[in-house]
Amino acid sequence: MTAFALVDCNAFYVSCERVFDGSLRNRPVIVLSNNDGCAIARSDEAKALGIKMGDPYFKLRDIIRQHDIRVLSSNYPLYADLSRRVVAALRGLAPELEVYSIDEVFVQMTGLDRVERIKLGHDMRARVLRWTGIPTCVGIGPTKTLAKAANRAAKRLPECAGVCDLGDHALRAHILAKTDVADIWGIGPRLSARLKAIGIPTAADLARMDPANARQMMTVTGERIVRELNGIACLELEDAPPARQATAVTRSFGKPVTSLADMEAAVASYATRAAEKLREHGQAAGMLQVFFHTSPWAEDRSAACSRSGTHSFPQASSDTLAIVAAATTLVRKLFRPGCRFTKAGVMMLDLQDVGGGMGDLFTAESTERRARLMAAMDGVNARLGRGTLRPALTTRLGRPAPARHPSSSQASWQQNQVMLSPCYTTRIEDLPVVKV
DNA sequence: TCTGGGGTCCTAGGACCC
DNA sequence: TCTGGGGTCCTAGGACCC
Repeated sequence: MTAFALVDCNAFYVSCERVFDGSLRNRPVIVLSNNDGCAIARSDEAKALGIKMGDPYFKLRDIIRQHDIRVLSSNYPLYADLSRRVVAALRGLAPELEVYSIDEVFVQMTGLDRVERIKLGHDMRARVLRWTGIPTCVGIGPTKTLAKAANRAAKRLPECAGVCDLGDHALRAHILAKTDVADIWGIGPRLSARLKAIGIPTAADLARMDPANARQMMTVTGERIVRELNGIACLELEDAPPARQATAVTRSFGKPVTSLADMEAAVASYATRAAEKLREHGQAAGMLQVFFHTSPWAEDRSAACSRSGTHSFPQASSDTLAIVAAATTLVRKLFRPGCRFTKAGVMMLDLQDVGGGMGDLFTAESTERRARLMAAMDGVNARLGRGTLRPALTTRLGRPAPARHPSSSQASWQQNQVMLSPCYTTRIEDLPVVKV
């Protein structure tokens, strides 16, 4: 019989901020998405006030003032660093694990009996809390889908003390009967609405669905969910994550972009970051896609504009200069004056591993020189901060473009991050100071 | 006025081939 | 008048995840 545990950090981003700022404890706190757009992490106190995942910030202004809610911009370098520390804390207790997301880890528990599983669950919670200050809950079940459901129960039921094991059939039936079908892993808003319409409102009802019907309605992924809810494992622990198939850098603008020059500058900066990400993963891209569009929320749909285009590289590339050149060429081709663009992105597709480095015979020398240039750029930027060295934009004549922004950090398209906390663990000047 | 970013998988349908 | 069948590849779109 298989068994999996899911260790999930409680309100992860809020918990990360609380580790370093004690004034955030025991009070409502929310963390906003990029561009300070909407709430993506809420403390228990904020959840109790009715703030939902994804609520737009501008609609929360009143409730924030009324209840003195603390609001923070998201600080990904901090969260990524604490996430690594959480995994390191778990690894000693549970060597077979899968890092599923920034705040979730699946752990292999096959072979342990119920008492051993629950003890390991409590040990993992205690160690992560002691080593990192991050509170977690542990859900355990014979399949990943049931471990997910168990985790949800562990978070909600005080009698679980943070650990819930759904190996027991009676307990499982009881919990699933009380679980909304929309709260099952893999059932989103669309599918849950359709399921409820045909008389399947709870997870227990979904578990009783005929797998063939589930497949017809929800493709093979739906059939898998039904089987997993019945304790038949269809998903394995993926301890070695497969190579990425695509990587993207996309951003909403701080203010709408209406000029070609601003769009070029924004897309060039995303392309620069995308190329860095490729090199970090030892990959090169065969194709690049650039897109930008106006606000999907605007009332006047006649002003809507969405543009995208692709460029194929003759040889897969992770070269910043080549990628920025291709991206800005696409921008010039796709741009439409008169539109208020609110978001743009660069996607790297058709990715290939370049670890072995199979250079083509005739360009080997120049690609080798380019690779050394990229390595030097990455080294400087790692030491002195992202964006210290970046390509200058050129005009169509190939000359450097005149500087338009006195300081690039002032560009209007750049994102709002008004309430950013310090990078306590990843920037030397942001280290907390202890006074004794 | 103001609504994130970065991924995955699955399927249908069209283009193309022999 | 009557005009096949089966395979692959690619893309777009839809759904989901955190």
